[in-house]
Amino acid sequence: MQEKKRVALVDDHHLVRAGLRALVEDLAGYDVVGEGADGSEVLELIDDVNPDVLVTDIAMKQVSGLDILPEVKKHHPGLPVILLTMHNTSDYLQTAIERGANAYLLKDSAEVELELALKAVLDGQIYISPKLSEQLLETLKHDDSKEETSVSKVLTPRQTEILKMLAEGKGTKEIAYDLGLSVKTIESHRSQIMERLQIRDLASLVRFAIKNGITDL
Amino acid sequence: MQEKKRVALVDDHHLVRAGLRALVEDLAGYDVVGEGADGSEVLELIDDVNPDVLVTDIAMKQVSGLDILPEVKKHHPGLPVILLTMHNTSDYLQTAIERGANAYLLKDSAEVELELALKAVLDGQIYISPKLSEQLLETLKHDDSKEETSVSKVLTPRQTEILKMLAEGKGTKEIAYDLGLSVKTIESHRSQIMERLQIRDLASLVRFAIKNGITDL
DNA sequence: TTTTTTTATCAGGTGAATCCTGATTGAGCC
DNA sequence: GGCTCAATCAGGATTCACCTGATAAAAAAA
Repeated sequence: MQEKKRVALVDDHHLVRAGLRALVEDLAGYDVVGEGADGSEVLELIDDVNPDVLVTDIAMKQVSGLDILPEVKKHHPGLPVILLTMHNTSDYLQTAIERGANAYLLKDSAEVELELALKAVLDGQIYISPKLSEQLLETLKHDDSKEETSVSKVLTPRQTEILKMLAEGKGTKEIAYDLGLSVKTIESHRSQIMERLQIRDLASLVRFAIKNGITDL
Repeated sequence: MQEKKRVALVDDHHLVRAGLRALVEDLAGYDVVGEGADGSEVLELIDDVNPDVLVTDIAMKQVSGLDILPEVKKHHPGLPVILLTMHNTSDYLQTAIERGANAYLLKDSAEVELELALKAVLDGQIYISPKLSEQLLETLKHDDSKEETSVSKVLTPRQTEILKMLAEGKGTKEIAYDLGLSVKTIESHRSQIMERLQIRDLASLVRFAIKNGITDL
């Protein structure tokens, strides 16, 4: 008989976690070898139990599943990660995929979906809840058109770069130093940016940058 | 052998429900005889499967567990109801008890708590998560109403007011005029604000204000 | 009640940032 | 070859932010 696959579970609700554990262990070919209650314990957990796949909730009180995803992938690039989400939105789906998630499941998916997801990621594939993949396509469409219009169409690459730095709190002097340019050049760009965006104050500039995903909150 | 107790489960997240089912069926003496995805199906479900105990989530999209509780109790006064909640607050606890709930569990309770709760309610007792009962007492003790955590604790009302204006893009001069104060006063407040928040640049100040709901995006 | 701390107000001076008005270079386009 | 635009920079005027104070009133502590 084939060796059972080792599954690690992370969810901050103990009861939910125990439920998932019972569920997984009822499947043929899987063993739950470790559990965690928070994103902060995940790396340790992985080192401890050496799982074949990690199943983690996204919304957790301390450190979310999304937050630790890059860390996990950094230390264990080959370890498949299945993300679970409460919400029926693809808000974090794109981020999740970018960060290397191998599956993205709704918590109200059918059990069979969990099994499919496990199978898929262990085969090196990516599994996404059908309900969500539809939404993802919509989002991508939307985003494309949005990106074209709001930022890239209006600002040059250099300006976008400098806007980002400004919104991150850097001063013209610091930016000049970072880019190896004159302060005057940065001031010029800054003025150009504000002119084009019809913005007169830094605060609005910061808000613009956040809204348009140039920097995050 | 004693007859197994019949359990009905209601939770709108299929995977969670399936997990709970697996969990309950791993316990000795219990069978899950029915499941529902929403509060609106509960009465029908009870009539169909005639359970000995009902386990239901509180937060559900359509009809919450709290909402159907009175209906259930009206038609089946003797049927014990165990409520599950995501949140670690006793917000609805009082309401739940008033409406006749027999147990109130956190979803991150230990498995053993579920078993204890099942046993308790079938014995005609009431079970409440220890974590919650503590909180309930606390809440009743000093009902200091609101959370004065993030902003109000750190900044004075005046400072908060000025922070808001700064984050909205107003300059010190404009704020001074609006408030009928000296520019120097505003500058002083501004410095104080930054000192207290350990922030050195306007951009971070704007982000702080947005994060803390002082101004919006 | 008296003392201390906090809040709210303001000033002067210095240095830094911003604004305005320019200029130059190179790339791409008709 | 002109034309536009992106990217780079300067000088000078102005404004702004920051530092070091100060004072009075309110609130909290003693």
